[in-house]
Amino acid sequence: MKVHQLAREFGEYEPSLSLGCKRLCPLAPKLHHHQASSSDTVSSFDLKCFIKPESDPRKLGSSDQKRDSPKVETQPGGTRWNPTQEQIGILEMLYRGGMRTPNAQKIEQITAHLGKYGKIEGKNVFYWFQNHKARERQKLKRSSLGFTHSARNSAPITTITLDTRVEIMERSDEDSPYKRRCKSWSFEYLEDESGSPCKEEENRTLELFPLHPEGR
Amino acid sequence: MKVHQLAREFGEYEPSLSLGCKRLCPLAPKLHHHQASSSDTVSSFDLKCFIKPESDPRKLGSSDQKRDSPKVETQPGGTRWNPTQEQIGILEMLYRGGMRTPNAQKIEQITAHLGKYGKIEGKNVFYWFQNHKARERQKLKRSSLGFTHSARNSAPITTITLDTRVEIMERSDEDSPYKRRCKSWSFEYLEDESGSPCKEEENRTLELFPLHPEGR
DNA sequence: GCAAATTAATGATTTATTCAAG
DNA sequence: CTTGAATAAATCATTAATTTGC
Repeated sequence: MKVHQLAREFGEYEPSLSLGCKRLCPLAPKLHHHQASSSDTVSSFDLKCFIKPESDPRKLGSSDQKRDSPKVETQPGGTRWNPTQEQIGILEMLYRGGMRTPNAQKIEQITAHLGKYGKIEGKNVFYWFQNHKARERQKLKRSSLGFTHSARNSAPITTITLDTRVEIMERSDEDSPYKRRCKSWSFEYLEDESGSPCKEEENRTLELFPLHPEGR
Repeated sequence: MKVHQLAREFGEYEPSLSLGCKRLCPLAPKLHHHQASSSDTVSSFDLKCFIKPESDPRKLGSSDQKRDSPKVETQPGGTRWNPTQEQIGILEMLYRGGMRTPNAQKIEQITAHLGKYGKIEGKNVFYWFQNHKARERQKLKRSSLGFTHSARNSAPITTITLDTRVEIMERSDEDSPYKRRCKSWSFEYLEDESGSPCKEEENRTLELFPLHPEGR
């Protein structure tokens, strides 16, 4: 086992232990057709897709040797996304329309649309929903403190109808500290690294969000 | 603002889903390897890269046509990553070597290497570190309950020297409830949706991990 | 000896917190 | 102070172990 090599490639973290785990399963390496993938080159991407290390060129003289990367960078003038009114407006509409945790496809679409109004990336959309949801909840909670009684039973069920089709209840989300929602996501890794990536998807079966918090 | 159109395009949240949580009866046969390997390719990419909605190929009557695969398919099971001994071994080494939250570049590298020992994706590596770190901490905490006194001040600074080059302190991570570490991640959204997928990245300047938490 | 039933591990997501740019 | 970004804690949900009845 080329641990050294491995570690060396990873730069730091030089392990060298004998990874002597308890050899429980006599499993022979199941590498089927698998190892053939472009192992060395960083052609794979997954996880949070395109996550990329923060440059943060400022402080910290990075000991990394890859400093040369010219500019490209995240051209948005500054470092963080600065949403425009249109973008916020659309996002809020979507939120009020019931959207909470859009999946990659949706994020892509949204990003594409919002891109017309200003620079934006998928992560911004993702974070926006995350934060907006969390902060709406906070707000709700805070305001409920000075409102000790009911407001529970017949909480405000804001029914919004968009396009004569969508109806969502605003409440029931902020109420329960922990929402029980079925999982609706799952990552998918594009195995093919040659050329045909991003083919086509077939989403389906997501839930919008728990209509009945189910007690608790 | 064209909410309708927008919503329509996004396939908006129809109030129908509810597809109750999977975890129904314990009787559900385990038919492994259902692996929606068919066409679940994703087209979008960003955020959590390759996230894709769960298709839940299981039940749904016998409408499933993929049942034919008599065996193996994607060897390790089906839906979730099932690490091999080698993979775990290497990951543990890296962990013990001090790695905690590898950045995208590192994850890519690690994934590529571990891919030689079995199917694996970047997200698996990412999650592994997340979970491992969290659970090590848990363990630490639990064990410390029956160990009320010190063990704080001069906590065990396990210095590991690997390959005569790396020296890491095991502690300092489990100690502080919240570690203040520089951000090291950032999503990058692949705007291109036509063909050129995962082109190439230009990572740089990452930190491996906070040697000095910088006193918060 | 199996295979269903149960339990233990742990992979995968979601939610809560925290940090810091503007 | 607002809020984008990031991390950690809490949870959910599978998969493998292990147990149990035949």
